[in-house]
Amino acid sequence: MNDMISGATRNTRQRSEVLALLDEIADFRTPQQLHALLRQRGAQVGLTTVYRTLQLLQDAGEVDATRLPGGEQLYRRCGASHHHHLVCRSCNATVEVRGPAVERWTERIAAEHGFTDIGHTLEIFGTCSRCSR
Amino acid sequence: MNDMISGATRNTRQRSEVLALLDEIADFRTPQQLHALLRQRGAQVGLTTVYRTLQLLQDAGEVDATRLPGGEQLYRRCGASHHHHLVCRSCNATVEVRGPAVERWTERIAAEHGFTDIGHTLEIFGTCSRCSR
DNA sequence: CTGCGTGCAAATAGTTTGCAGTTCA
DNA sequence: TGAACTGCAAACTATTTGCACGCAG
Repeated sequence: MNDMISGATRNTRQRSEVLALLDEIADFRTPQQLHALLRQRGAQVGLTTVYRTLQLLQDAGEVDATRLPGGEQLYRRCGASHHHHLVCRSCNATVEVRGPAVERWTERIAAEHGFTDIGHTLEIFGTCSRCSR
Repeated sequence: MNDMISGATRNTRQRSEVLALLDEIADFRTPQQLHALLRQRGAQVGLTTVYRTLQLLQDAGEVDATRLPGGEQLYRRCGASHHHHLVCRSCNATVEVRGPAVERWTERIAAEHGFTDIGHTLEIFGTCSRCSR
């Protein structure tokens, strides 16, 4: 029964819809994509509200945020385990990869330089076997 | 004598000014900042030209590009070898880090999935010691 | 000469904000 | 009831593009 965002926030239909969608997807999407998906499924939510809700969720630590090489924001429900993507340059096929070693490496490097509150982005690009033939 | 960008490019005053500034600075700046600096020193260069020149330089491998968590592009005259960045979320201080282990790891993972022609992006964000106080 | 380069102005793209009306607690 | 929320439209920011003119080679 707890669809709510923790804190002094109100439990509105719109927010529930955004959260429900994020739970279903579990993968990175732009606010615009999320908004489009919501409309497709008939949910009546404004783009502005999607942005504001994602902002709230991020502040509350409920979602992860990254950025595309092109600069757009990407959000994803977090809590599910952290992973990265291996993406094909020509067909966009995506493989999820996990790299505990890399996570540890980034933590260590950052700590060595006195940085705290560490996060990172890692994307791998290549040509998949089907496309390289 | 070789202020020029390699390739079929022309050696104009504007391009020389941009390159000269980049050489002086050696640290990450946004196109807007670079443009402002050029005007301050009396160089007559349009913002458009700064953007276009940076694009060219990036294609030519003469500059490094990253992105602020806020989304803006950052450019810097580039050191040759491949490296990644550890960037402070609040003051944008940047540390170059090298990670042979990560390079190898990405190669291996990608190869395991049948991908070829591999490249990757890795950025580490955190709060530097000065800002976390 | 010839066409790449330049810079203004206008167009884009993504995101944020003002504000009047709506809704949850 | 009343503060928080919503959504439209307009504002904003960073970046790109159209186009007429200018300059390098």
